Amino acid sequence: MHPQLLNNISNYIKLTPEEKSLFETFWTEKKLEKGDYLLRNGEVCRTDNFVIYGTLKAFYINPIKGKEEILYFAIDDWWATDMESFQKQSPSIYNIQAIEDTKLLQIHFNSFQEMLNRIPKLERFFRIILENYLGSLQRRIILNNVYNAEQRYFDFLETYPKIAEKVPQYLIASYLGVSPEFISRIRKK
Amino acid sequence: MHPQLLNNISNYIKLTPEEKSLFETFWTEKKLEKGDYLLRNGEVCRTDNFVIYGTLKAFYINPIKGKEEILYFAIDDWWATDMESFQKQSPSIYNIQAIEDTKLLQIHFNSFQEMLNRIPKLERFFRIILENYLGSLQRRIILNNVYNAEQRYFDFLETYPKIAEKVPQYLIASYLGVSPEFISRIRKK
DNA sequence: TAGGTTTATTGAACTAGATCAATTTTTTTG
DNA sequence: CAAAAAAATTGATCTAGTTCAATAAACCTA
Repeated sequence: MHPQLLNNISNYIKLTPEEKSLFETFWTEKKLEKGDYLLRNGEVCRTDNFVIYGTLKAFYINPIKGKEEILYFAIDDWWATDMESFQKQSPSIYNIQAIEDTKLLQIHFNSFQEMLNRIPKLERFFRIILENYLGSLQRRIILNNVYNAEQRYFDFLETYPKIAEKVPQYLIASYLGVSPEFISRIRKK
Repeated sequence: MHPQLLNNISNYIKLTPEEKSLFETFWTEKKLEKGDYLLRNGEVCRTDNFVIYGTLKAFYINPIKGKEEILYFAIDDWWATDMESFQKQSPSIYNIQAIEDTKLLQIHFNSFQEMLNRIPKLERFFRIILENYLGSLQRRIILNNVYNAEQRYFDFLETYPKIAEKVPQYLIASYLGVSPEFISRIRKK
């Protein structure tokens, strides 16, 4: 298995060599081509997905205007999973799609449960992941209320420089809840 | 100990009578009067707080305008904790304050860790709590982008009728990222 | 129950950002 | 490398929601 996920985990918890080998048995690699869907609105998110390389977008289809609204991007070392749908095994309200060729590590829901039973230390890791994500969502809600479009755009560039590099401007606009034209005008300055 | 938290937990996991008594030893009750702060921006959130009754607001002070921006409300059976600050024992970026007389169940960070070690089943409960909160934050980000102020206001009334009843309109406006005057105009119709 | 404080309403003027439509630039692909 | 497709820019017009200031209700509290 690609070592990237274990490297990532080792930032938070220490696993024994035995635990590491056991851990690896639960995961499989998967490649997505640009445009491939990992999850569609209405489906249950059956796997937890860790990005080795590539970029994905999670988006919600606005039922009123038919436009897509970006919920988040996932790049190397991030997760591309509807955690709510995965944990409850209930239908997802959004879509996840590769916006460039992407490689993932995947684990199915049942394997995930078994893995946690066999390696209870991992509970801690996954709680930390959830908490980090939660913190970033809270921060985002605050920024959305406090800052105007320009400030949010520059904050995005600072906070996620790698994403800004990879992802087209009009998707960043959608993530920020701003029209692409307005982002263009901000940049003109 | 007030049975409300154990009742709440029993919706998600089953504890033995022994586990329940052990559980109770970790928690203490605390009363807050209207206006009391539970947490101030810059402090570490040292306790996890479950609301037995009352209402609190979590808010961020907008450094530009000096205004407060509501992040969330907590009422009976909810948690009033900066989970990020609590789990990392790092300074919080926001404030939590009682907006009416409130009673809490509290557990300190170290006790929380010990409790999880002694009753590992609880890991599951707290993960579910995190996931639920996460789902509601995601939903909120989507709604903010997709719906206009009027739709968001009516969605709030539907989703959180009990909060809408208890909390003044201008705080709901802030939660929704809208001016209080505009909420008033929406209601006029 | 009056007086103070907090909350809500209303009107008028203003603006951040949206929308629409056309054009240009960049990227992709056969 | 040419043509097509995708992404970005620009200008003109429009509007959802803000701001400010004044007034009116509602609600504490002594």
